[in-house]
Amino acid sequence: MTTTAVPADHLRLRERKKLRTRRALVDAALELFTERGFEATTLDDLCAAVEVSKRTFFRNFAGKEDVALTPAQDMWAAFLDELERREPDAGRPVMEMVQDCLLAAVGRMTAGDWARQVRLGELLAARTPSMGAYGLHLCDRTTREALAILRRRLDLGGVDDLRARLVLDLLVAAWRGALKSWASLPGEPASGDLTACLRAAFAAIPGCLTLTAAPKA
Amino acid sequence: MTTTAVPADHLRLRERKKLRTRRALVDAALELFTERGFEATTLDDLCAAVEVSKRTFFRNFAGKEDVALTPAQDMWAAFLDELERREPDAGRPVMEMVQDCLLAAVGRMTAGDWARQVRLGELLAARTPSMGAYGLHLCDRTTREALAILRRRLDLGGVDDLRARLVLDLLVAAWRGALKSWASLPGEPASGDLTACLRAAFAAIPGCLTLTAAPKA
DNA sequence: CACGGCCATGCCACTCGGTGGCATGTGCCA
DNA sequence: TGGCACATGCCACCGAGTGGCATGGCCGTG
Repeated sequence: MTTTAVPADHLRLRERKKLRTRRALVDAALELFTERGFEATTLDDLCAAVEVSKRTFFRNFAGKEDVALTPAQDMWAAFLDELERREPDAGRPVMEMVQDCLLAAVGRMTAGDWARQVRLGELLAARTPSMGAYGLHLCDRTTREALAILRRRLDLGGVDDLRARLVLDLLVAAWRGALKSWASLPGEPASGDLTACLRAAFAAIPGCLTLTAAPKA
Repeated sequence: MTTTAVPADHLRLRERKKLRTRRALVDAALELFTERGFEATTLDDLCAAVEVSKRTFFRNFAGKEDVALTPAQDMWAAFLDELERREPDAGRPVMEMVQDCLLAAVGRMTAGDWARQVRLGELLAARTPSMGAYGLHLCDRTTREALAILRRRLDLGGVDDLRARLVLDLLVAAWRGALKSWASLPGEPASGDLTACLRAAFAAIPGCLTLTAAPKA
């Protein structure tokens, strides 16, 4: 079952129809939320715009916040997939491995307007508390799933060893920092620019343990 | 059953009354949510138990999730206060300084049942998605405020330098790990045990950059 | 001590997010 | 072609959260 990332032409008509309304909902939601604001846009507005009943909306999405963060979730799904597939290298720090997986996941997001949509979602999340909270919740869920994959595939310590969890939290922190910088770039940055921001964020990681600072005047 | 950080006897009668209903709401909420479950408990139930109108509930708290995480928020408030007061040491890593502040903040939480209430809140957040999301949101807000304080008091790099942000995210990650372990301890762990969990989490931080792992059979 | 202002509260009506049940239509397969 | 499964639409309902307005108790001033 391919998630939602790819067009997937080899589907039954039924599934394609369902997928089409799903995408129409995401498109319309990001458009309306960006224009009128998140809370100012009613679910009825959105459903009316797509000509869909409220009931089917909730069969496709967990809630109002969910639909706007679908592009980001697609990326995280690809990340988990990378984590599952990647050949482990015993001598290499886990930190580097998960960074590679994240970069690869972003590289996989080739759908035409993925970059634009994930950016709109980020800008909305930055100014809407409930969306921000839901986005954090998604990141947290992903880190838990990623941790489960790592523990299944690698020989990490006991469950009381926090290091693997910290690795993933640090990865997510770098991702959020990179996403924020990238979304604030002028114009309409492409996913290549996001990769660059991500690399810069990764480069900042080693320095955070030793960072010192002088008091200001 | 005191809840908030300071007793503050030197308040007007009006303020004391307000504070008392606030505490009664927190107490009753944690009790009811733990007994019947978060979503199974209606706001009307809670308000009826405290004999307060729904309207005044919302004058004291941002929502249903908010009231149950008040004890945790009190701790974060103390943390920000420590961050504000602490004498900076130019030669010492920022990471160590913020760790000290967090330990000090926990040490300040001397109210009788703070430990019990923060533990109940954590257990609820672990099994209630909306509460988990709200808790993450609170952590995020705190890191932003902490970052603002650090940038005001210390000479950190430009705003594009992610290192300070990563320091705080790592601190929060360690806190969450420690809190989770602590809340799962058998019996009714005290705040001293929380301090111990925190120290253990801090000790795990340096190893996360270099962690390697062999693939499993 | 009395008055007037202020502030928290209570009550009421309303919007909107989210859910369950049931009927219907349409793709799918034998 | 007929029956099955599934997605959808419609409807009624619950509960969270908000705004407005009246009330009553706390508080400073004369």
